Amino acid sequence: MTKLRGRRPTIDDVAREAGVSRGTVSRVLNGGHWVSDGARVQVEKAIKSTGYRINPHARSLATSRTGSVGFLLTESYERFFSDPNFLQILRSSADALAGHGMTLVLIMADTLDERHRATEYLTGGHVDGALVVSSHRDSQEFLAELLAARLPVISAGIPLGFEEQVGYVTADDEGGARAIIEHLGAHGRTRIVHLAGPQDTSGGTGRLQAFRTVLGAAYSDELVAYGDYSRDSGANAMREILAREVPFDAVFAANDLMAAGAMDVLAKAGLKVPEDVAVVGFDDSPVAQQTTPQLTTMRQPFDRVSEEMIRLLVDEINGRPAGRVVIPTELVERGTV
Amino acid sequence: MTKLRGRRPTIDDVAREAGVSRGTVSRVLNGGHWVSDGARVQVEKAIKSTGYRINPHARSLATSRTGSVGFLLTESYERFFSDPNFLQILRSSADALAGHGMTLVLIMADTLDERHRATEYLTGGHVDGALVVSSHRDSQEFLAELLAARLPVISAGIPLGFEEQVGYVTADDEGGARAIIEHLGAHGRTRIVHLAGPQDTSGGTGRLQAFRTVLGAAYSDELVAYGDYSRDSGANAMREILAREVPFDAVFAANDLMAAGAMDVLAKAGLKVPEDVAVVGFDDSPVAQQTTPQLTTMRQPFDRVSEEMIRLLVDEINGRPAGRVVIPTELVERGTV
DNA sequence: CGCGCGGCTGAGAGCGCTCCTAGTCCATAC
DNA sequence: GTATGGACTAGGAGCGCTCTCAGCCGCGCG
Repeated sequence: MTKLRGRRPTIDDVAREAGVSRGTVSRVLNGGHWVSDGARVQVEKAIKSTGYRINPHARSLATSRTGSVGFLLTESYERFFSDPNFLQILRSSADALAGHGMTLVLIMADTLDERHRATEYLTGGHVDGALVVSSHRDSQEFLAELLAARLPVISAGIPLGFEEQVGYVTADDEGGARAIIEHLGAHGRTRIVHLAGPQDTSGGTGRLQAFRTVLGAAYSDELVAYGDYSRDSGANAMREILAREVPFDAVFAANDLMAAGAMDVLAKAGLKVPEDVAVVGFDDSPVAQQTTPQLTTMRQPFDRVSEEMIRLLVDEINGRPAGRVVIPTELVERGTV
Repeated sequence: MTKLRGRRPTIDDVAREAGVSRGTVSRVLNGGHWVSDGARVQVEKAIKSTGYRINPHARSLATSRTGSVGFLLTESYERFFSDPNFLQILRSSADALAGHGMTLVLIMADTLDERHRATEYLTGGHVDGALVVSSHRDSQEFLAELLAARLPVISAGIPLGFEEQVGYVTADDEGGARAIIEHLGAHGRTRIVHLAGPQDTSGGTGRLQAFRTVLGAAYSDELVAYGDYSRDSGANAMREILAREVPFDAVFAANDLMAAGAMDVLAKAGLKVPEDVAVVGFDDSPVAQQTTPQLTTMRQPFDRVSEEMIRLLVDEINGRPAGRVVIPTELVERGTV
């Protein structure tokens, strides 16, 4: 035991206590390669007895790595945190990062003020990289500034306007949409309408795009109504379609929440699901199991999305060029065909 | 212009460019005292031309300050971020901190896993201090660990179980509750029931406590039903009271959301507000203006709470012992008496 | 016996900043 | 002329790490 006079123990204290050099302690701290068993044991003992904690700033200064990455909250927090998809991405990203010995810190970036501060913070060297989840188009300059500062950034969903410059991970929106339409076709449903999602997100555009493509000549603007992924907007879109009096036997909603809203409206209109109208959602979020009947939907594997995002981000932090990953979706058949 | 060969410019590059010494640049960076105008101008010019950004880790290493404080999210994020009170505290804390040149970082601390990571992060020297908002009792060990590591912590609301060890800022729950009851009395309402908030938060206990004290001998357990601050819980509590068939002419709800829930129930029961029953809430949150009639309530000045929290936290970071601040509430008279 | 080599260790330099101290310079006072 | 002191500056030391590299040791091989 050496005297520390109230200061926090340093690596030198540990080295002295263990009877080895600073370098050896450092080696133990960083994976323990090239260290004899005896030395390692001594060092570990000394770490415990001194209560040593690594000083992250000294380490960061030496390595020019911080070991943390920012998670940008670029949307109304209320919306963000009430969306189970986001929450799942958030949690599994934190898990995946922990697996790399890194930490996730949430960065507020909703208002203009906050974005300024966030930019300062992120480009100032506080984090090794950043994760962006909202892909709304209005975050343009913000993203641009981060890129200009050469901060590694990975996006969940295709970052519209930055497809070329930012690595991303996305579920296969087009493939999933196509599969839904084929599935409906296999059940004899051919007059399908689409409740589209917001067109400034890649999910919204991708699913609509696939809808148009697969329908081909049968496509008409009449078959589409737009919403913003919320339940209410799904209900409104459904009402709009009903008011148009186009004949249809199936509804493909851009996400589960909108599908649920549509089902509310269908029920009120006296239409039976799935007898009169089939309904299919997207995401497989919790709400899909709360509708009656339970919703058939296309699952987005968000845990895999997070894992891949972290993999890409770590790659990019390590100087390997960012990739683009598309993850297949999976049909979950329940009661709405 | 000096060559940097791709590395980030350092303070030495700036000094060379400006024709002054490193120390002078540092002084400009830290407030600019003891620097001649000429030197300052040169330095500022050099900072621009080199694109210099301070390296936070070098600075932290030298000062053993990080310039950032953690904001602990110790509740279900969904609940947290849908509560306008929390959001306001969050935003105004960030503002107040920015005024001190510091940054707020959000730290996830809901699940057990997250709390472990959070503890590591916070006590590892990544932040200068932390803000805790939820005061639910189950965060006990968590708080204890932070204190054990001598991390400066300030709580919003009285941290039950840690009143002695943690500085805090709270609105005057007891005074506010007392004022509400007096206000009702002044309007001739004397048979008051209380829809109490969660009893593991200081707001919940404080307001109930005041209710008991003021009523004195008139108090009876029959006059109280409990909720958890949510609108639904307010409705349930109201139903409970109605079922008991105790006579009452006024409802004092622990917060506005519960008051709104109670008003829903009263309306369905055919009771008119305020003619048959007066209703008073607490907080003055947005919902208070959305009820019909608009809700009379006791405003909690959350912006002042945040300001004071930051002041206390900065004090404590600077080695001055943490204080305790109680902020008066303010009656907002609207249409429910 | 000398040499090379794998396995391990320790010393020194350096990361980019702030803090401190000695020192310069100039104006004013005596 | 020197002394005094206020306004500033230069540069060394140090914050606590990591990284590189030379060096040591013991062993097997030619």
